[in-house]
Amino acid sequence: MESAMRVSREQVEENRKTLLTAAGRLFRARGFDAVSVAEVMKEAGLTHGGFYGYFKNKDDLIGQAMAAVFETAETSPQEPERLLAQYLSPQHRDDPGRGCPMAALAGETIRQPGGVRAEMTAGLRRQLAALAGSLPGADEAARHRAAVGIWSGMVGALMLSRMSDDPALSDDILSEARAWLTEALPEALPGGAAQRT
Amino acid sequence: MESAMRVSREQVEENRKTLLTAAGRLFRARGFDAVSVAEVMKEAGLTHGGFYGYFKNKDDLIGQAMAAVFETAETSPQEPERLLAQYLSPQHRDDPGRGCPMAALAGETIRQPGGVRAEMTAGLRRQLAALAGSLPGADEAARHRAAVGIWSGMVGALMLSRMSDDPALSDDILSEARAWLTEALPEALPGGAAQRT
DNA sequence: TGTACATCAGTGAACGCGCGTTCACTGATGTAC
DNA sequence: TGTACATCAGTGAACGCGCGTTCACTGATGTAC
Repeated sequence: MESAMRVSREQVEENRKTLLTAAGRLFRARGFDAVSVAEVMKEAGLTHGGFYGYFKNKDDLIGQAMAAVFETAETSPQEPERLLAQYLSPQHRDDPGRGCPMAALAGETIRQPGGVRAEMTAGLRRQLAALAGSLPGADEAARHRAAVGIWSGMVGALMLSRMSDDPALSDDILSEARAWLTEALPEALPGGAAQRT
Repeated sequence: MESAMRVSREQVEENRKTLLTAAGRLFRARGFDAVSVAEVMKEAGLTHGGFYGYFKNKDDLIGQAMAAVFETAETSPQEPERLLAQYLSPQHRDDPGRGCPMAALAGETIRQPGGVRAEMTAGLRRQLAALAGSLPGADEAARHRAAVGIWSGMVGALMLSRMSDDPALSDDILSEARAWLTEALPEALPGGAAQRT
């Protein structure tokens, strides 16, 4: 309890991973400001003073934690229907700590220092590219447009369903958005889209 | 400077309005937590101590400010194309303080006390009803579904464009989402939609 | 309309609190021989 | 392999700061006559 002091280098690396994982979860669940440095350290069984042996400051932790979240995220390509079903599920809505970092933190990211915003922007770019790649159709511009439209709808619907007080409205937003976006999917066929700019 | 003390009842009502307007703008621009009670009071030319003559506490201010924002918001029905053009404009993106409260504060609203969440949920419900009412098509369920899909896409696109580091990506998201949602609009015709549930 | 007094909007010092960050210290780990 | 010492991961008290909230006080407003 009162003394443990120095620890092996393997333990240090394990602690670093634990800290980043815990930070990623806590930030998504409660926001950047509401999670204290001391709370993150506690998750690794450490006291707050040791924090600055691991990170330059709290902003550094935020940046590294978000980078780790995007690295861990499955970038494995999957069918759009499957992605929609998972993303717009009650399970995802009810567990933001393990869910999409953009839906959880986009609003606060605007006011975050450059490094954090850059991490989130990179994550967004990768997500749009992966989604565009998973859509049918030969027209690259049309697939990009559809990816932007569908991803925006997914993030917006998840945020609004989380915001809603009323469980019935919250469920309704999830299922209606999912149905709407699923209907929109076949649009991205070799011929159709992208007449306007 | 050092003394002004008591003030007429008309002045009190004017101060109340000034406080609610300033709070609505500051909260949307910087988030609930980052705006201090003292800062809101300063906008009305008052000192922090007088705050509790106007509001029960900060949560009370937040609730009343959000209610005022929704009341002031133009509920006048407008054409979906026009709404899309205004909502997904660089002007709206660059001025969150005067913009959509959901896009600015949905993420933080989840952690806010009941009254605040109820205000935001009521605003969401009104917005969905207004949008559904402005869409073409006789099938009420299809118009509701389209309203959920379109509104989710609008809120998500605005948030992601604000989150983006890179101005080019930010502009791209706005214009692509607008084009995508505009293309999706004619879908809501008397015949087509809503085969699945 | 004028005066005397009660009301109360606003002031500013003070409070307790939690935060991010610093730092002198401790003692097990890792290394040199 | 065993010993002697330097390194440094972790501790916990302390700091300055800004916050929400309280409160004794002030003096112009509003009212009773």
